[in-house]
Amino acid sequence: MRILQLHSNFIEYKPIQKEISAAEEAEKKAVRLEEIVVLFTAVEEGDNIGVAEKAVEEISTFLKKLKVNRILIYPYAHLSSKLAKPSEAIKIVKAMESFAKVKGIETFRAPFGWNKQFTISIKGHPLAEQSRTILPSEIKEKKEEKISEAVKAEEKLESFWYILQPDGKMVPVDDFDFAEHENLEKFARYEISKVRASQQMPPHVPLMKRLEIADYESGSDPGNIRWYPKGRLIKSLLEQLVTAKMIEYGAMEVETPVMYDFQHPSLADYLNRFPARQYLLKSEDKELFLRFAACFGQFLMVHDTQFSYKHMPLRVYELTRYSFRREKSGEVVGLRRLRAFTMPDCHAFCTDLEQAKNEFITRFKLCINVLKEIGLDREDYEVAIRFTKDFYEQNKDFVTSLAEIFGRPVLVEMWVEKFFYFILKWDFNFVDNQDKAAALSTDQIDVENAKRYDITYVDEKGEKRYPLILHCSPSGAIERDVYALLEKAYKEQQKGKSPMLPLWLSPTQVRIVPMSDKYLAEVEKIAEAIGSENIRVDIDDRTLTLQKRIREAEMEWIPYIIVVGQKELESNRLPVRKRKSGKIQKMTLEDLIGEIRKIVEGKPFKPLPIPKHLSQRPQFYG
RNA sequence: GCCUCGGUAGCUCAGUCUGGUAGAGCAACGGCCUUGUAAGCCGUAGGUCGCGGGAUCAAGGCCCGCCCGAGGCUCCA
Repeated sequence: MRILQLHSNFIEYKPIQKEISAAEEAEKKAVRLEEIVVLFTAVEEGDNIGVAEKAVEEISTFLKKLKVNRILIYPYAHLSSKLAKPSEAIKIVKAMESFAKVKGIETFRAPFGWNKQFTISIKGHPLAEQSRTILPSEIKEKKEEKISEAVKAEEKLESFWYILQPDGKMVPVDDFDFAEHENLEKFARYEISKVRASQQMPPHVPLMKRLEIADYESGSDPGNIRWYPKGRLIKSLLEQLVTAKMIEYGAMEVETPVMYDFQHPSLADYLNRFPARQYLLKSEDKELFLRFAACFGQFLMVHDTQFSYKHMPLRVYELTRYSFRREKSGEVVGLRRLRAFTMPDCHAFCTDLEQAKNEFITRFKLCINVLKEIGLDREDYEVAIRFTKDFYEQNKDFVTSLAEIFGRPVLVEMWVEKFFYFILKWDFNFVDNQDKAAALSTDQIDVENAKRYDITYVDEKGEKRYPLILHCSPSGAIERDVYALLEKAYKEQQKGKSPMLPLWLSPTQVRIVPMSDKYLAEVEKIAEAIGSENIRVDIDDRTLTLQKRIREAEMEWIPYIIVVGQKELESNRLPVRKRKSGKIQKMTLEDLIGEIRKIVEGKPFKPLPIPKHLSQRPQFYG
């Protein structure tokens, strides 16, 4: 930072015209200030808040010598040839202003980004004219991080916690009897006191590796995951299911860019209201960030969209592959918390609070259904509802109706003030084997962003109005759904049951094990018959013992295993080893196909993405 | 991000304390076995001991820095 510091009798300046698009708003009016120290200031590349503070510190010492306590911060680019970006410079200039005010200095500031004309009269004493250069200190620069205002605000956030019962009674968490709500207690403790018992690795991590679903990729950044064919299949099916449900609900699927310009005015402002850390990207002279949700793209799109109350609620949906959040390294674990993840994100633009509330209920039910279809029942997760005190007091019945629909007590977090851009949100939380909670589905009522992005609709009277925006992820991150399914399977195993994935997600649904290669040709025909019914079937044609092949099929969590030998070919009845019951049941081929078709009815299907014959199959892990 | 622990064959791990020739099981590959519902037998091959630097005659082991993972702290819109 370079400052030309002039002790003046007076300065008179007048903004003439905006020089850059990022310029501040200002009146084209002459300003005259007397007996003042004028600071012509150029913010240079690499300057940060620390520099602003240091500058004010130095100036303040100097002001005392001069016995003056008035300054004018006058943005003046011509002092440096390596200027900071305007958006950065304006922040630092503003920071200087507030630091100075805090120090009790009477502070004025000329608008940033304007051509200004000025007249100045400088005192003649030896200290009247000074030039100073302030550089960022090395250590501070390294530690300095782009943390949004929301992240900082959150640190100061004060919450009050309750349990809301389906009958509408709200009990402070400490007074609630958790006897029959063990998971809710774990979730509440996790949210509030952050106590956790676990000493073990998250069980889904060895599982995701051993089942050849996914693995860490050390060649990338932490939290960027590698998906093997079976994992890709599972993830892809989940993506298809969620998308199908959203289209059925009436959402319009779109696709938007993964990276955005840091300088864009709406975006920069929004970044500061969203508590997430970003990946930054430099491309030529542009600074970009990777999206952490679909909000940006959808809002920019809807900003340019013509719509009226007749089209509302207007529902826009995108499956973001990926969304990026640079979570703190200590937080990134397995598939629970990633830095790059696939998130379905659906916004509904609503005319007023009444419509928003109706839509909110529709989506609440929709999300319960989406999780159920995925394989997560109501018993598998806990609900949190979070709101401002004002909202609750004006909408008690509405809030209660959510708990009523869910049918079990829910955790409530109440804020005295609005810290975020929303007034109400809920989230469904999976409690895992380490007693840690992870949010899946969520929805919120946003009261700020329509204005920020200048999104308007036309009402009955033909007037432009700002809609309310609902932000919903119907399933939460897809990776997190896989995490929840694996953790759920592990829980089942702890209870003595055979762990498994839902049938529609099992990579191999039916495995046929021929007694020996004599029966291969016949087995191919059976596999053909099953496969033609959109059932994923494979054949263990390896020359291993039968027992070994059964064991491996069981370890792969295959739902149906059929051994075929002489007897089967003669009898026409297949001994089907069912994982779910743990029993071998004799069935005809038609019965087996019928049973599977019934269980997976209405679910997406994709063929097996690996060789049908196990002898042809590579091993990705272990 | 901080503290603690860990990283040795594709996988799971021993060896590190006390420096002195790189180990096992599983998997892979070759062969035998042609099997009746959760591990058949024999053999072969497989290693920059996470990466970089240092002290030492000598480092997987000791010291320093970094990367990756786990637990805790913090955080989780």
